[in-house]
Amino acid sequence: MAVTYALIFRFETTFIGNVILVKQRNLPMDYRPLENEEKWIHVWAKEGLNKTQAHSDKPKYYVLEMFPYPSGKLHMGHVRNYTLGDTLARFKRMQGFQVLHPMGYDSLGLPAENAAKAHHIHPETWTLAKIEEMKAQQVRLGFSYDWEKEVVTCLPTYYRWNQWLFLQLYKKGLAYKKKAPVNWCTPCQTVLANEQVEDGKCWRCKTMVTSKELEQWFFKITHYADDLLKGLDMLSGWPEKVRLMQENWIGRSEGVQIYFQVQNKPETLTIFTTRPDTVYGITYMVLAPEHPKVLEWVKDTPYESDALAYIKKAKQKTKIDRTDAKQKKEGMFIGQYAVSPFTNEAVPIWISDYVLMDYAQGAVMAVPAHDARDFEFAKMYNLPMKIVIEGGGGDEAYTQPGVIINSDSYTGMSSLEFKALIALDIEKKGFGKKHVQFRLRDWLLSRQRYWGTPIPIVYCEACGPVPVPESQLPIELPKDVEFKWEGNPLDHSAAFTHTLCPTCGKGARRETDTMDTFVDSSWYFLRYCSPSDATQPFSKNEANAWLPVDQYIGGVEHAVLHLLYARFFTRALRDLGLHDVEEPFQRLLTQGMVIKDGAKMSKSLGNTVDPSVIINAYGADTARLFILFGAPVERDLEWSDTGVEGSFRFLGRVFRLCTEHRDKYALQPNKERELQKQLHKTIQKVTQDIGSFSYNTAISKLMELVNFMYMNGTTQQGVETLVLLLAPFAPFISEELWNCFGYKSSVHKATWPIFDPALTVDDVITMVIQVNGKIRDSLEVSAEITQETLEKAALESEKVQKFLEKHTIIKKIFVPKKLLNIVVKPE
RNA sequence: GCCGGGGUGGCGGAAUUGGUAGACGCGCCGGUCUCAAAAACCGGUGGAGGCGACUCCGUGCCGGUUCGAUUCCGGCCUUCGGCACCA
Repeated sequence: MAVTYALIFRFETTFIGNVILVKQRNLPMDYRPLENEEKWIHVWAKEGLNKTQAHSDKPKYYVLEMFPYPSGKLHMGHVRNYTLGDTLARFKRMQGFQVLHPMGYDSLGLPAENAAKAHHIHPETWTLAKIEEMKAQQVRLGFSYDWEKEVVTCLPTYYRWNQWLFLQLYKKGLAYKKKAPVNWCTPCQTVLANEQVEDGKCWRCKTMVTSKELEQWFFKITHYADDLLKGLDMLSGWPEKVRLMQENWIGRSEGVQIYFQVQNKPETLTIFTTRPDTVYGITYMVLAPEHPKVLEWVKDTPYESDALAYIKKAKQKTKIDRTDAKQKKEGMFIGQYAVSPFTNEAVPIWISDYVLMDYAQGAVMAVPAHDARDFEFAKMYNLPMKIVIEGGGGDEAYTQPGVIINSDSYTGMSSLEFKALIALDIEKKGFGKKHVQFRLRDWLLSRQRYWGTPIPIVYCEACGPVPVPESQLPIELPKDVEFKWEGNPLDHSAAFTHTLCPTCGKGARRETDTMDTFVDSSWYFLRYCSPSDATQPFSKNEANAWLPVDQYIGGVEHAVLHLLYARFFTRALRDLGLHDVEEPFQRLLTQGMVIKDGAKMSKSLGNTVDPSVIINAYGADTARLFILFGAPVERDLEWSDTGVEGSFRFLGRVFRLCTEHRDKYALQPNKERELQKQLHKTIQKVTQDIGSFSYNTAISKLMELVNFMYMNGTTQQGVETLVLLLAPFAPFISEELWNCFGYKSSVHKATWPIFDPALTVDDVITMVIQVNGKIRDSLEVSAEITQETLEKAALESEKVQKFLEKHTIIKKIFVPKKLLNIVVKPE
């Protein structure tokens, strides 16, 4: 950092022999962020500058950044996230909005528990200490959060409302328990969400995850599947990419359920298909190995023992293996036949693990000639194929539309027409019904972990599962828990597990599963509106007044998970009557990552840059400015040490321009008009660019203005406008300079400058003269010049004449304020 | 395999109702100041050719539309993400 410090303190070095003498130059007016920034933090706090204003007739604006997990130290990704939001919040305040800009901590979850195990420290002690560390850095960076709105999810004052909301959803049937196969990590003794499984391995201990049947709690997000999908259309302020990801995740498929009679059995087999136009091509059926009828149907057949072995094998496979399209398909015949209601033919029933039990009925009709998966399976086991659409019969399945063949009276129709017709006929004849199937699964919220919200359910021998009465909330996490055992510490706490049944009063056992921490983040943006309310999760009035979040900012990694869960919760809570909002986030910005040497910053790669090192060397304003200037907000930002110095240098230029001797930068004679034009153009550009998140070009415009002022001088009004425009980006230096100008009130309370469109217009412009589309000259002319006048001037230009010799002019194209193109051809 | 976003100087990036490609910053080169350096300030900087005025080439590749294409259309290449046996 030696180089850096030389920059900051501007050492003067003298060489005498080989002894280097270093002394600090006495430049009282120079830019010293490290001496000034801390001062303003205290002034702002004292004056309550960042407090949210009470409701008034001002329009509201809710700016929100995704709250962090408190690991203790901010990384550059956080700094970028919060800087983007803070700049917008400050801009909106200056524009006269009442702004809600809160921060909190998503503070339940595994790391704290792991720390507890490793360092023998209670998760709460660890977490609260980390929050303080992190908050100190956020304050130091000058983020204008209203700390009175802070929300900390690991406190009972917050998570009691998780429990309360769970109970409301439970009453409505939107929270339920069922046995389900889940990702289980044996060493960690807990289930893992899909996102915590990487390449089939536990992200923490790198052990292969297995599948296990467990009684688990789920939220019925599928109840809102269609609504969540339709709602995406309204989210024009969201990136197309995120909307598509959610659309794919929800996975709506229109099709038909068809019932097949099982030969010599009383039951029918129901399947779902999106291709009813291929029903005449069915040659066999496939069930998932876990299909509830398989055991019954294979019983007492010669296939029984093989089938049992196969089912066992399939169940041991992980979900990751199961759904890997690259693996070879395996399966077997189970000795039964299904009768096609269309042809009355009996086709064999097989089982195979390429059919998944948790999608639709866990059973498919196989049409190998027209489905790639069935084709592969049929080839392997030499199953017959029937071509029912013209074009089939090649070395792969023909899955395109076409002309229907071999399909009774339907032969000759187009498959698209037939698809609609057969669905109606199926319903008419009672063979089945139209059905919409979603890929979205219910949200598994159980976790076998201590550091989460206890699920408010009690198990009673006599009464079964009983919800805990609201009056008994919160169910707090016990403090006297040891973290020496494997598995969930709550299971070892007698004080916690032993309880009384709320219904019959007899001894009962408390649920020890805790909630997924995504529950916390699914409604925290509502809690910010009334964070200290002790009587309800949030005030309906406050929520209705502030929501939706006008601008949400965060990483794209939450595109499906958090952002989908939050949309679900918002709808569910609205339907509980708790507020009246449909979509929680009006506009969404997914920021790019901060990278170094072409890769994401990470400890394992050793390419991280610690924000506090940058702050301590250059100050918060420089860190903020570089992060905003370095790249467009949605793209990755490549970290550059020299780029940071460039930002620091710019702030130094601004500082000197505003503070050094007035006549040094006095406006040169006859430049008033030009300065006014520059100022108004800059106001226009910066205002527009902040509105469209083009922070990098807004800053470049400010740099141009500063360059102009260095060249032509400036006025007091000029530097004051500059400082106002800089304030959202670099709040400290702006405040310092504003104070130097003699203002007693904060620059952040000042009004955003307004531009006069008339003053941004150029009266003299450069017009380009082209010959056959190639630029041959450019002329400084009046902006109002007519085609006639310009043509005359152009034809007088020697540069142009050169290219007109021995040519005939065919036509002339005149674009006002842009160019004149003379089209010629050789004589 | 499917879906989506990118490819512009040495680098980060500007500019698209089609109209001066390379704003701004970094780096580099030169100048002023200095005994010297740093800092600061000023100037230059896409490539090739030419002493020069200038000329030609140039926005991933190939074609098309147009007076004119980084921008629009068709076909590729490449890269980064997401999803991936969902019937």
